[in-house]
Amino acid sequence: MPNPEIEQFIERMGLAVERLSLPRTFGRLFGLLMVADRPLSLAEIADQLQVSKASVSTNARLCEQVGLARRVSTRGDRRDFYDIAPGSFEHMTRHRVESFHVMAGLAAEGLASIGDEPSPARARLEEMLGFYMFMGEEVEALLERWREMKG
Amino acid sequence: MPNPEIEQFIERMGLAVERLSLPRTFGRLFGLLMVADRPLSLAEIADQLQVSKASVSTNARLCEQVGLARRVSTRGDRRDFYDIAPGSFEHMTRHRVESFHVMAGLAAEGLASIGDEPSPARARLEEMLGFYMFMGEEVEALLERWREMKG
DNA sequence: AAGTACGTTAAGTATTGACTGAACGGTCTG
DNA sequence: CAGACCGTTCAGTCAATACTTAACGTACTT
Repeated sequence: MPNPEIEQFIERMGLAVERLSLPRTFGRLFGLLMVADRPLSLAEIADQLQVSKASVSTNARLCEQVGLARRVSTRGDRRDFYDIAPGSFEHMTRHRVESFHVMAGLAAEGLASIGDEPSPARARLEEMLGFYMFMGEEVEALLERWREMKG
Repeated sequence: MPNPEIEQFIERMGLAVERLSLPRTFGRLFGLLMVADRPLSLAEIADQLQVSKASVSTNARLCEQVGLARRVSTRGDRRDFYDIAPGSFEHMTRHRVESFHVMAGLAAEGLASIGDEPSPARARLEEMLGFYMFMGEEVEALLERWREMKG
């Protein structure tokens, strides 16, 4: 980690990811992998990020579970290496799109729980339902378009 | 708050909003206003949500600041009433789109901090930049389309 | 088989952050 | 002017959570 600018990039990534309700170290890990030119071992990551191996272990596994990082292994080496998974951004965004569906489901639930008569509440919930269904579908279409542009 | 289904709707809204790194009470407040057929006073909100007036005051003001709720006043009444602002969902989503710009800016920052030679890191950062620029523009276009559909 | 290297798990700690209770400032009423 | 009402602010409390240290399980090496 010689370059202080890169270090700052990693820190900013940590803060950005923290706003997604994820550990800051998780974001730093992701940032570090982003600017790495080769897969990094767990020990290397712990060293560069100045955190314990336990923390790296937890966050790296989480990172892998959500499809952002990949665990790669090398012949004749017991260590785990990690790098960025292809399409990690789409994956990250796809995950966020799910919240649109959650909101749409919530709106439907709300509609079911109030009376059938026209009311401000009903109108709002209907608009909410329509909006989140629209956004959910359209953003998924966007991701599809992006994938096609790349592939 | 007679209806337990509505109560559950409010709770779910609290949890959903909490994942956006916002106070749970903030989400409950928003949910309550969603199903209210008239503007609610600060005291009413505190009573229905079973939280202190101080908490409602803080969260309601925050809710107003980010454009989700509106403070409405009534002639001859000193109290503050709140209801849902028109276009609150668009506004909420627009705010989330800003994170795309943040990520795009971060990618640009990262590119500036690494060498100019082709490398895996550079390729990833370029893809990141392209992706978030694409998403930022297109999602904004989606919001525009929605607005036109409504207006 | 003992020793070593690696990753995971568990208990303990520290920090962050949201809520409560209480005090305050301001405005209207009697 | 005294008293009540309303909203805000501040200090203190409490809970959630992410990190560290330490112990463990496993597999490879000599």
